[in-house]
Amino acid sequence: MLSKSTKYALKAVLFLAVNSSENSKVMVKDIAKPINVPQAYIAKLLQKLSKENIISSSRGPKGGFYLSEGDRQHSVLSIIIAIEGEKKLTNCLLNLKKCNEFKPCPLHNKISSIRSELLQSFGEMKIDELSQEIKAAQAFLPL
Amino acid sequence: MLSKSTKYALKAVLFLAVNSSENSKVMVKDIAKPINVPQAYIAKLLQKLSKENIISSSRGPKGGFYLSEGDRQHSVLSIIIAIEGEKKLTNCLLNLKKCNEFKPCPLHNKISSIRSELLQSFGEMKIDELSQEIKAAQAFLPL
DNA sequence: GACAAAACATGATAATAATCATATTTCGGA
DNA sequence: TCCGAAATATGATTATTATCATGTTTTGTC
Repeated sequence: MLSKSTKYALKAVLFLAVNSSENSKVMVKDIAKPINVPQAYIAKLLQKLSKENIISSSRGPKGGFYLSEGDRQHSVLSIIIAIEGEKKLTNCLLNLKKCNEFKPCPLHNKISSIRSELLQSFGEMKIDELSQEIKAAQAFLPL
Repeated sequence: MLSKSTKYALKAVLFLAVNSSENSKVMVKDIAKPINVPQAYIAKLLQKLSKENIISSSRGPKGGFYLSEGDRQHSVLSIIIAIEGEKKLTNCLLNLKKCNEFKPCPLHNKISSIRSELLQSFGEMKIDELSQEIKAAQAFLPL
């Protein structure tokens, strides 16, 4: 459903949401281990997220990755899109290029409403909100 | 969302639903071209579907693939599962092995209802029904 | 029963996604 | 202003998925 990279990225961002701030940055190696993702790989993903302004970073000593207040307002959807692009989420279930609302493939109508619900739901999930839930121990981030 | 293989398989089955019957079987090469999928590849997928009893086949001259009446009662879900396995559809959005209802990851609750709606929807879509819609030109299967 | 037409089976290659490795740039602190 | 700690950039390797190729078995027809 979501690619491995996207899942990694989401875990990393949630980890940062809970464990970082403007004046308490976290280095890659201190992110990789707790979320159980290969360090070099998550490093690449973090750089991508940083370039897309989903997360913040600073170089040099005392540097690292963190979420600014603004970053915390991003949605899960924006992370998914940053990593795997918009098309994966929205193109036809059967990969029919000509499938659309007016000339739908057989699956189109049946799932289009559910799909847009799902997308909307991803769009409404803000990082900030999710991290609150983790902090309140209503949600968990193990392994 | 769905793998390429799954999309190919779905197209092929729908094609058979519309263009085959017990006494009018279709050879791989006559399936591959209209649904625009590499012949050798769809051949492999068809064999798998046949082995899983999603579609029917017979060898030798006058042989080919087709859907029996029983085959037509299968759901889209059963095809997805036959090709990519059950786990892909049901495991945690973040790949957390320990994520479950009682100790949910932050995304779990938010999408679990939508996800089960989607699965249910896939489960309710019967091949027969979809092919009716194609025949009635309420749905289309181009490219 | 021999032949040829089809699915079936198996393995090889190519493309893409995931993982690893290393060199370069930036920046705080002595 | 120089050193080292960090992100950044780039490329190489591995694993997985998709694609291609070729040989084997079954079965209808003559």
